[in-house]
Amino acid sequence: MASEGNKPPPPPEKEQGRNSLRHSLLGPSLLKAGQDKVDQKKVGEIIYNASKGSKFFKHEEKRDEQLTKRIEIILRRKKHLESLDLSPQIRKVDEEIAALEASRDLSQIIVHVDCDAFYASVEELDRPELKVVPMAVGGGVLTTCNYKAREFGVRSGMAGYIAKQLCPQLVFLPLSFPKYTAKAEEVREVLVKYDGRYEAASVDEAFLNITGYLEDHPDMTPDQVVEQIRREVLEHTKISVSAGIAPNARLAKVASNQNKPNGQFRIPNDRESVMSFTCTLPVRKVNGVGRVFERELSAVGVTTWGDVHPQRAILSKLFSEKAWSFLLNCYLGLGRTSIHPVAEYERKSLGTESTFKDLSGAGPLREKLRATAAELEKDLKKTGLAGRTVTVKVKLHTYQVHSRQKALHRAVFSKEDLYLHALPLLQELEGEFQPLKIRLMGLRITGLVSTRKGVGRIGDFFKRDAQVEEGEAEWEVWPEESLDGLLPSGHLSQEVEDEEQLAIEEATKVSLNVPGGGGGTNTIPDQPPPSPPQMAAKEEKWECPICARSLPADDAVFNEHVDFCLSRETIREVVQESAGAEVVVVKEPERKRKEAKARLGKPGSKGGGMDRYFLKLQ
DNA sequence: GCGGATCAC
DNA sequence: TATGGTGATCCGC
Repeated sequence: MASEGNKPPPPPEKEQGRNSLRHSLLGPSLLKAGQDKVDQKKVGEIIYNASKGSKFFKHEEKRDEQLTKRIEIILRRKKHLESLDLSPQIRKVDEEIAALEASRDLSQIIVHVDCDAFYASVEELDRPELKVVPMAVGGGVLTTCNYKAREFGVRSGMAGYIAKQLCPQLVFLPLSFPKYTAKAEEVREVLVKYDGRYEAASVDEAFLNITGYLEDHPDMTPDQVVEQIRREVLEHTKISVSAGIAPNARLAKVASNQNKPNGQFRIPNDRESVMSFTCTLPVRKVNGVGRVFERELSAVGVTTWGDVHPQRAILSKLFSEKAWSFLLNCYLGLGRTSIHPVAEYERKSLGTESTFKDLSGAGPLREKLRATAAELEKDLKKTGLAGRTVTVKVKLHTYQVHSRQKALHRAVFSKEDLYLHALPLLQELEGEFQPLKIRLMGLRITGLVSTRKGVGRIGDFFKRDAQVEEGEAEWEVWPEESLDGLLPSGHLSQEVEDEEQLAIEEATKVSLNVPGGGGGTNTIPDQPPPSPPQMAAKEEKWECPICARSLPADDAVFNEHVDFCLSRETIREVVQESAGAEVVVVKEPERKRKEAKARLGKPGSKGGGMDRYFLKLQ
């Protein structure tokens, strides 16, 4: 077993790279069911021809090239590792494997239930005539489609206009979420009878632990129980579901895809069955392996989980600790065996974003930011949450995505606060990408605290330090923070690295993001160290933070104008929101303004003036 | 803590 | 004419 690398080498990455973009354009659902009748070559041609030349396509090409480069680096590192004596590493890994084996739990029967083409199926219940025609739900990008549509090569995640080219008679339906959630509830009414602590993984998926149910019904096999669940769901809701039965959640999830649609598959609870299943299982079938990771693995010769073991020493050194641990767990067919209600998970962020026709110009961008802030406020109020970190996200017209975030001293939730704290971040982006022309804007808030007293673990946990005040007079801490937000915070300098040389030695460990992976530690928020006020603007003009008008760089004129704007808009809104609280606008002390001016001329963001005011709620 | 990336649904 | 929205995690600074 000590012989590594006896396998024939994988095809050169260049070969794989050539087809990878086309492969990725074909979408992630290629492996899924319903594709047997499709002439994939022809579909690929259509998609390729319909896509090429578009900005989206050009962006995909860029990303693809970038990945190809990254893979070359990985391969170089691999080559280097192959020249070393790895027998100590093999021993180390084998100990790791033994430890994992010792922890293997085959005592539970876990079921993953997955509704077939859920949204499309729900729509078909409303309009049965749609069953026999190709139909898709969603507009610009398809959310899902029925199996009839899949025969044409139409898939979820596909651009609507491309689907139309593949299948001109395709029927498009808009999304109706209330309908889907209502139907999902009906499905869950059945599931809860088999596991009172079932776990809703998404609107149309759930995990059950039926170990207890089986103990109560010793005459039934797991397969029989699941057949009964599926039958009952179908009778009760008219929705067909597929299911996987396995010793853990990871395998159950894979298994539910095996006999889709309207089928089930069991991986028995013994080690041999598990290992022989994973051995030939393509890596991509497992949750957590996406397009990128699949290509990286393929480049180093891993296409099925069985490929991990012969290369275990090299892989353990090639990948990050987390990624390697993931690989090993998948190879061994291990996964979580505890299933619990989703209510027991804590939300960590809340955000909103939207796509629109290309947008640019200070005024329109601010208008959009206001609207986005209002949208987020709505959701925050609904969930009774506020948060300490604000993130602004934009997608440029080129499809490049960028974000800027800022941790605040206290939690915020009102659209005014959101806007005021997000604006400097937007200004940063405006400075960096001139002129800022975007097709998407998003606002997200993290570091959540509950605004509802007495309920919710988050609120209880943070109560002492960070719970938002309710109706309590408080100085807004906006100005200092705004100043921080405006500056290109030190490490923005993009040093172009000589990747040729840094490549092999430096740890370019391959990364991994698996859902439900390691845990971040929650720390009680405290005051960040004070940072010196700065401004980043080199324009002769100053920009009004409220209406975005360009103003002469003159204190008196500028202040007067902003005063006017503030009294006109912000104050009115703040007053409305805080029900009678009086708002006083206070000029910032002269000293700070001088400090700020001293920093003028730094390249990057422009604008600024926002930071000259305190808002005080009384 | 920040920003970019990846992933799932 | 022209490719989504929400939330999470990981990595390397």
